[in-house]
Amino acid sequence: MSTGKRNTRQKQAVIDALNDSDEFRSAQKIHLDMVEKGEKVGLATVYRNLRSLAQDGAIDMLMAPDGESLYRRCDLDTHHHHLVCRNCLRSIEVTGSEMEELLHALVEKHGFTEIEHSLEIFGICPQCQADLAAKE
Amino acid sequence: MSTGKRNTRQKQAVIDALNDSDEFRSAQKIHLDMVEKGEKVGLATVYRNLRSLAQDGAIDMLMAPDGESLYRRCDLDTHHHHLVCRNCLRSIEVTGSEMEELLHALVEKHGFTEIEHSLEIFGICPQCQADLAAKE
DNA sequence: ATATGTGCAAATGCTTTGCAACGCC
DNA sequence: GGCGTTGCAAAGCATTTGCACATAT
Repeated sequence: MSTGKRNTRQKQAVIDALNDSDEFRSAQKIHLDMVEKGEKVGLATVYRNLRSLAQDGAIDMLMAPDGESLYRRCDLDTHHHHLVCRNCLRSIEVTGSEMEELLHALVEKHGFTEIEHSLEIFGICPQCQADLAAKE
Repeated sequence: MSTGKRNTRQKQAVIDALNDSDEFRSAQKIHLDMVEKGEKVGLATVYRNLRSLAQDGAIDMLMAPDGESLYRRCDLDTHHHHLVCRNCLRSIEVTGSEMEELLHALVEKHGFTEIEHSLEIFGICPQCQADLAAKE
């Protein structure tokens, strides 16, 4: 009863896989994890289910800097910096520090709809800094 | 003297093309605009130059929801919502409203490096809402 | 029974790369 | 002249799609 109309083994397996981890993972990684867990699911099916789950807002999805889509269970809204029209790509600059509070008012003021905010910070965590340094 | 070591006609053409607009554009769109303007440049060259310019921080680059890279002249830093390691994809949640001011402190606290923040809001602008409605 | 979901493989679309030709410095 | 840069076409990747088959309800 989450996304599609029917409950299939594959769909449940995708949901289960999402519940197996708190981290953002790519569709490919999730599929790989499922296969390694013994699930028999097609990659396309994983893509299709993740897509519809994300569309339903049932799971979080964000875009990695390299353009890969990453998925994770749960959902929380956020914000961004540029106000960009998804259709024409024209953008309106958002100043900065007052953004959090003004986000809603701003969006309303500009009359944008179908807002999609996602604020992520990408960087290298301490653990990886060490790991990467060790490999040098 | 911006990115590479040599000043070529093509490299300058890409920079000029970027200065022709304030909007975020995909590499393909920028290349198309250049060709229509009469420039003779290969698509790969446009990709290569945009890439290195972005890497040098000479231009802004952001990822569209569909995974396309968008470029624009100038640069301004911003922020996000999830603190995600670019290497292992592990993430740390950022609460929300106090983010702006706490971003710097937070990043420092978690010891992340090579931070890349980009906060954009995607939606449909009023103009496009009208256009799209008219097409129905 | 029948519409929906799945699997596979082919197709897409953006981006990168190999390599020879080219042209700054 | 030498090395960075370009062009073109081929390769790469993540993701989507067409279509026949399987299956929830």
